[in-house]
Amino acid sequence: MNIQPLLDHFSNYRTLNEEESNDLIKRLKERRIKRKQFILQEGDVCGHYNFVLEGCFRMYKVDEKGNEHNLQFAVEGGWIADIGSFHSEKPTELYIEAMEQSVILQVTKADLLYLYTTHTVFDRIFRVLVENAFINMQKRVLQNISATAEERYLDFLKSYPKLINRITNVQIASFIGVTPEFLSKIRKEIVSK
Amino acid sequence: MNIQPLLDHFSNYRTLNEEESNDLIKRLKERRIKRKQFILQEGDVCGHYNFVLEGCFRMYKVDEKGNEHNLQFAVEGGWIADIGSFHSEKPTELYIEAMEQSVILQVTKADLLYLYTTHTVFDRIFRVLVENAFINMQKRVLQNISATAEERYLDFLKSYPKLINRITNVQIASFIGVTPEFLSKIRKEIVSK
DNA sequence: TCTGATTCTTAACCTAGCTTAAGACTTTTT
DNA sequence: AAAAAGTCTTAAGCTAGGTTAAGAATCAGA
Repeated sequence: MNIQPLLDHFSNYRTLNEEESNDLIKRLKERRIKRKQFILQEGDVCGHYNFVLEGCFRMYKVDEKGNEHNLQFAVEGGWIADIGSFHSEKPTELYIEAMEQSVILQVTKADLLYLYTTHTVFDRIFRVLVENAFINMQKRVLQNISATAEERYLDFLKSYPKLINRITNVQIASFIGVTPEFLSKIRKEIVSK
Repeated sequence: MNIQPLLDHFSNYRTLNEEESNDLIKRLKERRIKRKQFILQEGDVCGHYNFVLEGCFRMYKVDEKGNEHNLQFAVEGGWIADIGSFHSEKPTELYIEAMEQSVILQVTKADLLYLYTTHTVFDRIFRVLVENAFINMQKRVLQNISATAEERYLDFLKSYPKLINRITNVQIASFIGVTPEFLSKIRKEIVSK
């Protein structure tokens, strides 16, 4: 099991001592996920935090009309989970789907709570991780209520440069909240400027 | 200084022992804020987390056209701050304004970091607080990209029943991302149903 | 208690972004 | 290697929501 990327990721916040990292390793499970496979589907309770070692995921909602709305992407070094469902243990409305052949490290709620309680360093690390996720989400809300679709698209290109060659425009459109047809129009206008 | 509401608030997550709460109290500052007074303005670095003892605040952005966009409200028992600016120490784009005569407890970044480091219980409490804030913000993003203005308005009424008689429709419109004129139209349609 | 400011509503007109449809192209699956 | 599925684009017509303006009602401050 390749845990080094996760230790490196944590070391951005706090370096783990041997006991902490051994205890962490014991509670992680590596899983290989095929393209188009789901690690969470509507109605499930989200049972794991997932750390991406390889590959690419999206988390989305399907509305009553059957339209998909992308909430989050995750690639190598990122986390993905429905934190709401994970903590409330209520069924999720969301899907998490692998967009590429992927490898993840999973930790269950019981194990995560054990880690929080046993080693306070994990409270610290996850406090900071969630703070950063919150700051991003807040910025996105602000943008959704104040910026045009073109501005949202340009900001997406700037914010996620590594994703652009890895996902389709359909996925980007769904993330910024427009139809693929309208995104196509936006892209045409940008080029002609 | 009336610190009891804050201790009660924390006790939802973890009860503080005497040393922890004494150390906390020493680092809090009570402030009285007049209606229409700002505790944060564009260009400032957000230097405090603010806990509301009495009154009501809104945090908003002003766009290039001069339109205001409400990101968050806070009443008794709630927190308000630009967490992004607070942590990065970069100038904020946001304003935090008292909508009523208010009383808050403030903690500076240096004091909060001291508390995190000295008493790990604060890492725990704020991890959970920020998790909950993140879950709300994520729900709001989802709604912005998938729901109509009417759905957003009805959800606002359901989610913030205590705010409705305390703030104007102008403020609600700005929060859900529509003009006051259009909100007025929505309200008319709802009544006629 | 008065006055100016803000709120709420209505209405006419405007526009950003959606819908439907269709064709060319690329990618995936078999 | 062929078939099927998905992607990207264009275009015509439509609709949710914005803009401007104006009047009545309410509220806040002096």
